Amino acid sequence: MKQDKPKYFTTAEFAKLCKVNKQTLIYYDNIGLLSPMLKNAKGYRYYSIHQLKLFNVIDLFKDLGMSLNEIQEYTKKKSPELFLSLMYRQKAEVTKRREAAERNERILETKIALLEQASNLNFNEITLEYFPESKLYLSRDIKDITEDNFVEVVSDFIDELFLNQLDTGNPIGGITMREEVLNGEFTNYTYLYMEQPHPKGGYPFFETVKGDFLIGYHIGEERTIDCTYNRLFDEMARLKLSLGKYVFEEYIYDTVVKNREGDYVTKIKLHVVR
Amino acid sequence: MKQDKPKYFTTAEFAKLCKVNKQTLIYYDNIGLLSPMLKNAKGYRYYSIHQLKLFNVIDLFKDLGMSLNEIQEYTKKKSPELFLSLMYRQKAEVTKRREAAERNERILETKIALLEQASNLNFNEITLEYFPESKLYLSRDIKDITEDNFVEVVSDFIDELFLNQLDTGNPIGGITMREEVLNGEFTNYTYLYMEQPHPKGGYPFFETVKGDFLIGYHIGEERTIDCTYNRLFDEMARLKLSLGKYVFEEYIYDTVVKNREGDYVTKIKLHVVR
DNA sequence: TCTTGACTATATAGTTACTATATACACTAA
DNA sequence: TTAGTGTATATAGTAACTATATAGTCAAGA
Repeated sequence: MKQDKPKYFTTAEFAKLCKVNKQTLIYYDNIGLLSPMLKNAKGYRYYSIHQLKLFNVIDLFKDLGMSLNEIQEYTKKKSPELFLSLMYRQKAEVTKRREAAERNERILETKIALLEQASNLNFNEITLEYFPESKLYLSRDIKDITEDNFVEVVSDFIDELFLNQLDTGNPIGGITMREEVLNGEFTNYTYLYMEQPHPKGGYPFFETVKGDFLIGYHIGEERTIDCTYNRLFDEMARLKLSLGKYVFEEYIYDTVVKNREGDYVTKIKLHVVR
Repeated sequence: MKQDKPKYFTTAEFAKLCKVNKQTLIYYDNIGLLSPMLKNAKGYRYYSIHQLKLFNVIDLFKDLGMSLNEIQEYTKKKSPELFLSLMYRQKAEVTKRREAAERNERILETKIALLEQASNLNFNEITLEYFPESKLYLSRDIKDITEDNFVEVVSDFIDELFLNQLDTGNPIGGITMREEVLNGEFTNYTYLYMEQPHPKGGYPFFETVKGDFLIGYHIGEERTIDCTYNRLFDEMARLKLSLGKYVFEEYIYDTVVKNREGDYVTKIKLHVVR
């Protein structure tokens, strides 16, 4: 352009640049967060291209979780030092976000794989499968714990998984020892666990024995889980096997996926030996 | 626990597990999105551990940008296929998010570096600096364009940078050709540009010549930019240099950072030869 | 048995950051 | 001069919480 007149953007044009609703800019003007460079006699707003930078900064700080009020506070006492420190905070935040996304990609891969497997399952069938050893992250010992304490332990265990980034996308399970199972105390878990396919350094893990496992599924309430255990015991006897050291129980993603109300599925893995 | 009574969580306990406000769960119950497993005669809510999975799914879908209404729609017509397809969508979304975070890390590094440099600058000084060649992504030719069209070009250029992920965090600049500058048409840019330190494949880039550049800063309105150009020309004459092929103008991050109202800073880079 | 303190509930109002709508005025091109 | 597209203001509505006021519940200690 040959002329030296500064080039201004109308509200609609500037909104397009900022990729927001026109009303949003009017709102920002009203609360005094970002006002146009000039207003003509008729009240028409005109924004300068320089103001895009200011908008982008507002957007950035919003992304940092700051409220519009806090951002306005900033604009009142802005300084290069403060701005730079907020940029460093934003950098750290974005890095955290990238790392979270990376973890979530792994978690979703696991969950998708589990779902694909689950869709080919017949929940009425009992199968014998071989498993190699695997690493489990355990809760504290909860054998013979009271109901109130159990609620607390579950809560703590889930918090721990979250805080230490040990949620791998696998289901939470419970380990019951041979003795309890033989006593009929099927839900007297000794530990809660989550499988760790790629164990993270710096944490203690429990290594399961490799071997054969008899697998069955219990559908419905926990109260009636003994029926399913008895079916598993019958099959174990038929195959001339005896109970090994541990039993694993896992909650299967199911009511979330299928339309049968209240029917939760529990996977039971009995360690068996010849 | 030896007893077989199912273990339930109160609203507060379950809210802690879900890491949300207690009121949020009551809200979800009221809108029928997630109701407790059972309510006693006094109206006390009791949640089962199994419902945590449902909550997590709601949280996941919310993260996907679904409204609570849409999530409720899903729970009515849920199927393993639909669920799996949403999980794949979530996976794609998280990957997109990771990639965006990676780009933003680069952008923030650039911006932080620019800011650190800017804080050591004296805007009144004119300096002579050597620059190696660099790659620029250009707008379409905008020489002699009208003011209305300029607005459109800026808008399109910013959209292009965004869509093609070519925003490197460097400032947007304008290139003016030797002829226009010598005619005093300082803001008759031929192209807008953004520097690309790591040029992305598949796009055309403009390669600047390496060489010496005379650098000055203009503070304030664009109308008076000729003063700054004249100061630069004087210095050029003093150093017995003559104007090269291009002049670069860049908008510097400044009013955003410092507390002087309306004073935008423009960096002017004159290509000079002996 | 009574009281205190920590819980539970419902109902409703308030919040943030928009977003939509209704109405009126302004500019531009045919 | 009139239609069609802009602009403006004022105000109401929205989603998804979140806070507050009021009242009932319950277990432990005096």
